[in-house]
Amino acid sequence: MNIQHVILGFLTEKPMSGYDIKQMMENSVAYFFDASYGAIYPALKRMEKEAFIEKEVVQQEGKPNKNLYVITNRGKEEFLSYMESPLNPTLIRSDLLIRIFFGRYTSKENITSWLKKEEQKAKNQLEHLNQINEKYPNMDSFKKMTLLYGIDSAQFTLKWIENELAKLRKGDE
Amino acid sequence: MNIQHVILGFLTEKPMSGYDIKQMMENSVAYFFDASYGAIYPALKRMEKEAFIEKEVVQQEGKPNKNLYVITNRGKEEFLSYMESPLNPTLIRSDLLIRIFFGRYTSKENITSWLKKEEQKAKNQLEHLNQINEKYPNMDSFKKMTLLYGIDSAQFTLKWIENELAKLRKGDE
DNA sequence: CGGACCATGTAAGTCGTTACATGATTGC
DNA sequence: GCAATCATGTAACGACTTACATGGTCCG
Repeated sequence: MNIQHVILGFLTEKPMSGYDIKQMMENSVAYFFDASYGAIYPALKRMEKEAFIEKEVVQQEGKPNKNLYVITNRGKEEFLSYMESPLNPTLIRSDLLIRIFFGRYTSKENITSWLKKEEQKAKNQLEHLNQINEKYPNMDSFKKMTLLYGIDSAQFTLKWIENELAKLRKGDE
Repeated sequence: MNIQHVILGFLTEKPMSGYDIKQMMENSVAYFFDASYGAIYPALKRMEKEAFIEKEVVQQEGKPNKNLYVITNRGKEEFLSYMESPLNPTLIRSDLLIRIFFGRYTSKENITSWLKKEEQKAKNQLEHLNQINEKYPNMDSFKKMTLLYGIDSAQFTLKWIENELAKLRKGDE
């Protein structure tokens, strides 16, 4: 899986611009797949060359022009073929856990502050996902499935952090 | 954070070879930080040039020679400075969740098989971490903290998968 | 005798990030 | 007037992964 497949997935649902795609990702898959504009725009160009998608320039009032991309039949085939290809393993890279792993080489204050930062992030994440859940009640069952995973895992993370923070405070007594 | 910092962390604890480092990672941080030999060996060379580490060739009987790397004071400083630097966000890239997100474009059989594969992985992971936990009772509290996180999160994943598999089976009735 | 483990390394290619560059409009 | 939002794009660089290359020992 790479960014091309994810973009093709979104364009299968409806035509979008690079900007739209980025917004869409932020509101849906960002917590398990993230991409920057520097990755999205070149990918769209590549895919246009390969005839997976077609560009349509849309004039807008009071806003810059927009490059709307429409998926072609070739693009749909490519996407469906990805959906049949072997599953790739999940990639995780956590600076927080690496630092805790080597925690004896730093101060308790540092560890506490890292945990608190992560706690805040998890809280924001949870709030964000709950809002999405309320705002779009007609999501299909698969999108709902990943959304609920996001909510549950944010809650799991939150509980873990709170528990560890409590342990660290106990160690101070 | 990059591979250099993680290697310096391990070498702070004791001298090791590239091969040792890879084994060590597999038994400790692999579920939140992974690295291939193709990343480890070049990193060791770079760090030797930068005088963060020093090489010591060790003759072995019945085994190939080993390049044991020892951390220098400069290397220790570099590592400690990393431990004081701003925390980087966690990176997650899940092919499974992307495919479920776009699940309406594939078959239930596919989704079920992906979930079962992931279930098996989580079970193996859980068993592996439990073995590590029993095998090394004298881990410092920080290493134990990350290990228990690994165990808890594997259990969380497992429960989620089992729940989703049950839902999919219900949908068949 | 074959597979697993021990052990090191390189080269080509992939895939991405960050920073830079530009510029209009809307709302406070 | 300033920040945020809308909108697109490139260039330099970083940081890997995969595949290739090599070869010895141990165990069943």
